[in-house]
Amino acid sequence: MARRTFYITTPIYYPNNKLHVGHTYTTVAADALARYHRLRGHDTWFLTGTDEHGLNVERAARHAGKEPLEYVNPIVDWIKELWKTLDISYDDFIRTTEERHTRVVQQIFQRLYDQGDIYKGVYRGLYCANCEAFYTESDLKEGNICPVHDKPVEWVEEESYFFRLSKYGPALLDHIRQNPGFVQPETRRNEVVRFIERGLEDLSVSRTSFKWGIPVPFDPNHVIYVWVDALSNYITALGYPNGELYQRFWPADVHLIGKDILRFHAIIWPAILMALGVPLPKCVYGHGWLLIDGGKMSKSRAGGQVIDPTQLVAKYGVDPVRYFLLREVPFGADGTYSEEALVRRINADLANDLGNLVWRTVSMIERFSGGRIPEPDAAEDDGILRETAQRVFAQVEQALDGFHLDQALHVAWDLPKRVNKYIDEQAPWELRRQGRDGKLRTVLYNAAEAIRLCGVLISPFLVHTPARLWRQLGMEPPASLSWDEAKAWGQLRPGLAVNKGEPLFPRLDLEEVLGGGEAAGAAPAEARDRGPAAQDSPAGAHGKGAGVLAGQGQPADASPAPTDGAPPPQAEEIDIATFQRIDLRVARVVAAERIKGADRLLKLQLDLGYEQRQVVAGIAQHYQPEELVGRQVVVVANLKPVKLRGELSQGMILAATQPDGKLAILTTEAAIAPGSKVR
RNA sequence: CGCGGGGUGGAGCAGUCUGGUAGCUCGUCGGGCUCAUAACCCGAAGGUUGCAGGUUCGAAUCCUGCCCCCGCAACCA
Repeated sequence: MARRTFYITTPIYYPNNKLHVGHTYTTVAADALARYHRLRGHDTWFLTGTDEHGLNVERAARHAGKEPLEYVNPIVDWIKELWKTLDISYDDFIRTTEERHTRVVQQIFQRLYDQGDIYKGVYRGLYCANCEAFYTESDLKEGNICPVHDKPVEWVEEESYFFRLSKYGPALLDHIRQNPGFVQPETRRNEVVRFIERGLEDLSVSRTSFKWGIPVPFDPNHVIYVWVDALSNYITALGYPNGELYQRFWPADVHLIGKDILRFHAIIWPAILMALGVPLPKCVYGHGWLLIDGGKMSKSRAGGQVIDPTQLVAKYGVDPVRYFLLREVPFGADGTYSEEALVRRINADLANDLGNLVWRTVSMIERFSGGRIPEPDAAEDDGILRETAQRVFAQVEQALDGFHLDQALHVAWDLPKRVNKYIDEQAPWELRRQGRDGKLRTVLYNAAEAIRLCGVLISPFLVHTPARLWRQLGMEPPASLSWDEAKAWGQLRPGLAVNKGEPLFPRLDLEEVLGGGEAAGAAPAEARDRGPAAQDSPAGAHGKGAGVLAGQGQPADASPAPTDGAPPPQAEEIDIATFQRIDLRVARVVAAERIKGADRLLKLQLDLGYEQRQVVAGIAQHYQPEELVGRQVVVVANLKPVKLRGELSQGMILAATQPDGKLAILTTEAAIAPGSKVR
């Protein structure tokens, strides 16, 4: 009988910026699952990689004065390095620029075209030259008027290839209904179903507006857009259509993704596969996000920890960071990240429950058993720990089979907790005093053996700890570990000499670690950045799709520190003449009101001295209309007027924004006449 | 009436489908123990389960209405 296989993937990440905890979260989770299945003896394949095409890379490269590939290479190296520090055990790393990928993507595109699932279409009449953008009819005002410029849009035709996504809606719904496990967790499935039920539109799958991509084989003016390009990595990496790996591992057991890219994986990708006649992956699991705590405490204590995974690991170590990521947040739901929570986790679970358990047990073996694992006496054994271990293993397996990583760790900890309790109940020091040698030996052996099993239990999650733990018990860590064999009770050999060494995890002083004062050199703004930022769906050609596979739209820093490969956080240099073309004026707010139906917009009446005008500003979430009246603002006076939510806006007021979204308008230091020029 | 999710002791969550003593982790307080990393063990305090109705012998759980929060979509010139 063939061995059970397990194929797991992460999204492929977009290397136009560096990765952060969010990407790390996805990848560490995938790694834990992969490790678990390997331990179970399953034939396992774990794929990750990078999505390297698209306008964003093209631009960033141009900005850096490099060829796209030349630009991307060091970033990819950095990503691989990051996975190495986190001990990510991927089996393959695919880059969409590799020939094994591009060639097959072209074949796929060609085939879909040949069979009529991709057709050449055109955008018509919906182009506004001023916006440089296409509109759908529903976007336009009556009479095909551009909603922005209030001018008729042009009937421009631009060709693009389309994938018949609409055709696959019913089949997708059917599939989801018959395979409830296909989209998980359940709330994500609801989302997808509702979305499909509203009807799918055909999908534009090529671009002519940039060049950095895989050419459409039969029409080199077009480049294959991200959908077909990036999503296909999951099969091209296996050597689709005939590769041995493909035969062996497809369909994937799970595509692990962040919830932001759910639709692409739960709708577009399956539709493409259906069109190809390829079986669908068994599960698309959209986990939640790690949100960054808004940071009340950050001012006083946490000063400014940076959520750069590399730094986190440097400070706390790989295993604690991995443990925290997997344990803290219910997998699937959103959770909050804070360094304080991390430290608490490390202390409570790793240092206290587990580390201290090993330490106290080894100490007792040293003192009460001459430093050697004692021989148990079967007659004295109540079997409690053995039973607990057996139960825990079963529950951990169950949790992991359902991808509930946090629960798996939660129940796993029942074992060390029970051993701690057992020691207190049995009180070996008391047994010693009473001279009950047989019982003492049995209790110590049971504790040690249960600890050995703890090492097995945590092996999917923590990479370095199991071996350290076993060494303390005097064992030589097995070269290759089999979960099913190792979980049987009673394998610890009596007579082994324990090695006390160092505690597994030192207890951290919360104040000291976090407070420490100023968190020197850290970037406070980044730390408090909150919520999913824009990283993954940049505008532009890779457009809605850019980070399509980028994993989660985690709090990327909106103001990235300059890094070697990445462009500096500045716009291009201009001369003074260019600057002077911008007419900045002081204005006084005469009136302000909300705009109905818009969450962010305020309609302001401004006194510019020489005239009054109306400006619409996106600051409704930061200012009440009343509090603005009478205040001085700085306005771009010669900006082309536009309509927003039907309201005319003749200019723009200046405001500064912070990465966490906090916003403050610019004003003048002293009262100055409205209309005064700002230079 | 745009789509989806959520409101449960101080914090974070489970329980809701399949009504029946409200559970877990952390924190707090008290006690125990001394093998241990001020750790571990035991116990306690603390909840009108967002609000208002309804169904029922009985509602966190089912129904109706409302309020609030978070994502997505639209709107940030």
